[in-house]
Amino acid sequence: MMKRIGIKDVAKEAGVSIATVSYVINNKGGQSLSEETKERVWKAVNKLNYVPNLSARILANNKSNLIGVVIPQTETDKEFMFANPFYAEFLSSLELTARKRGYHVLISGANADENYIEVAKKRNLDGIVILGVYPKDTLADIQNSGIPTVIIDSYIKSYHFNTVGTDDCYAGYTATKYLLEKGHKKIAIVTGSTLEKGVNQERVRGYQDALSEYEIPVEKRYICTGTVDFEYGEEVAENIAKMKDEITAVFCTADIMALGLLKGLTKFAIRVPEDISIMGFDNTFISKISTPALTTVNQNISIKGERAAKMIIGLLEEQLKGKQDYIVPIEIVERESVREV
Amino acid sequence: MMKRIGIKDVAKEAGVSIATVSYVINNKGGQSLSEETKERVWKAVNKLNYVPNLSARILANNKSNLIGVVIPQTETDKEFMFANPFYAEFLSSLELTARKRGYHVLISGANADENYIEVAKKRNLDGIVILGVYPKDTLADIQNSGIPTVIIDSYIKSYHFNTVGTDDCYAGYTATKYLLEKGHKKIAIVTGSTLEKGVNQERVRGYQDALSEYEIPVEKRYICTGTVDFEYGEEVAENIAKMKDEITAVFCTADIMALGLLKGLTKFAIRVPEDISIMGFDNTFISKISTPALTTVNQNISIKGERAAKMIIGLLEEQLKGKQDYIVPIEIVERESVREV
DNA sequence: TTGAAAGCGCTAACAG
DNA sequence: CTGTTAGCGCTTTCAA
Repeated sequence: MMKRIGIKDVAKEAGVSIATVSYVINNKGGQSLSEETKERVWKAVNKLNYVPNLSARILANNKSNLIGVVIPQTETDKEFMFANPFYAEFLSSLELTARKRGYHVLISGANADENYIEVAKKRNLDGIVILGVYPKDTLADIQNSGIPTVIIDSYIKSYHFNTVGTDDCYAGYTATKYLLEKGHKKIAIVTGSTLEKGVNQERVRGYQDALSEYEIPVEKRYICTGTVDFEYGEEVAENIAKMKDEITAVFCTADIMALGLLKGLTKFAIRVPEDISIMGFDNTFISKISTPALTTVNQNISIKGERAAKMIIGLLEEQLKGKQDYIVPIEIVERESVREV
Repeated sequence: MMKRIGIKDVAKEAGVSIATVSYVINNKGGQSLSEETKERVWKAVNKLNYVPNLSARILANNKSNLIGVVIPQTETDKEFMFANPFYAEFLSSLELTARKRGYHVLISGANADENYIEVAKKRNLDGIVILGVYPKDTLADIQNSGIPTVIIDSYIKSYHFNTVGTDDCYAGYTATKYLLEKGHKKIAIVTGSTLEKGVNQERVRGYQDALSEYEIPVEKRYICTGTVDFEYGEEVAENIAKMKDEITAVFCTADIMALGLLKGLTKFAIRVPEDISIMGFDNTFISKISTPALTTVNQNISIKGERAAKMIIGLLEEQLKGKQDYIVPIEIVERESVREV
């Protein structure tokens, strides 16, 4: 392992000053260099296999080309919720977009007790992308840090944060309407906590809107609320089973719950979609691999990741002023879990 | 957004020199400080809300506390294979372990055409964790860089790389033996390419070993080889269906293929496990959420991530010499897809 | 068109 | 026990 070679070595090799090397490497508009010098420098760079040391660069420029992504943890000191395919897909797409534009991605689970701003400052993060919901003051801290931030899928009211998200109310409406159009009249909904303003609440609103549009009364007992996970879906099957003679379809506001329900229903010998139709939400890959495959609403997670990256980079490079928001379009993807009645 | 405060400000506030501030902050063994000074400095740190600038620290120390994780991409310029739950789970666990020890994690898809070493040098990565298989010279480059590296689940022969992995041969043996003990005699195997030395080849070897132990001849046509994905599992169902009167079980060397098979078999009205038993491999969360839930071999991905982090950090902090290898234990997890015959 | 030199914020000899 | 100071590798102003 030889000594790390630096700009100085390149300068020596090329017979120019280090300043000159820096100029040609960065090729800033302002500088004029002779073709000959440029060539000599590049030759030296390649010969020596020079790679700039970003830490030094960051120090001098106060620009890190690093984007931090904050991913929620279920509990302090637990692994973050990467297992959730949503995050994986989102991150994957974000990273690719960022890398193509010359940025790297620093991931971090968000320990409730550790404030992320510290990480952000330490690492000179240029921008931050935030997934999940956090206490108000955490967000206030982030806002105060002055680091450009985009938050994903959040309904917090703020004039300062840029956002990318889904119109969940519309999505819920669309999903429900789809079922309605397939001839379903009695439709249950299985969802997560709707206490706080958030995606679940919005999706339920959309569900209600669609029903109203069809002049179907919203039955309270058709609304099942629990935690957004497989287990709850499995558990709620019992309720659904009890109502199996009235309802013909259920809209789950997350694919993972839909899969749980699918499994739970087998215990009651209820077939999907023959006896009951199930509609999911997310279109993560698990909806493809289930049997029957899930008809679901595609929230275009990849696009979300891409837009998040582009938005943050736009914020950084184009000095865009003013709040930006982007709503990713949704669409129904038809597979096998819904039938026409 | 006020001016970023630095060590100098803290020094002024505390009425000491910047060196002193550095000493108390880093609290190195060698330095002796008076209690009073320490306290004054900390007070100033808190008052000013000082956060050290790691870029400067890295520059001075040549130590970044950053671990790079290289994740394979399916194709150049495509998103990396994060969608694969294996990576998500692994990374999640690695990140948590690293963070607890004061390291951050930089993820990067590995663009075949971009050499990762450049990223590693640029960012002064302290260590590298590599997932997936890469061309020999990529690995040679990494080795030459002198950066401590651990590679995951690789059977490349090298006296230089540290590894964490699974004893896939033993795992394949164990899985097959489990089926044998359940009374299955004719067992097919569905696996990925076994051309190169790799996990699939090893798992198949284990399968053969188990069969031999039971003095059951290995039937060539029971070995189905394809790509490790859902689609292949679905596709291979046709072959399996043809053999449905001879075989009673099939061992899939990845859960995702098992799920594909599960789905494919429904077309032929073959029930699992009533007609055919299916055994998976991986125990990623998808094996839990399928219907029927998959009996599979748990390769303890979380532990793998944790060990990878610990190994790399050990390498960094304890100057451990010599190659290290760690084999993560495996175990069968019994669920619903295998029945006794 | 190029180069000298002053930082960027921090660490670690070395001196006191 | 504490402070002075010389770097770490790079950028950029200013001068030549």
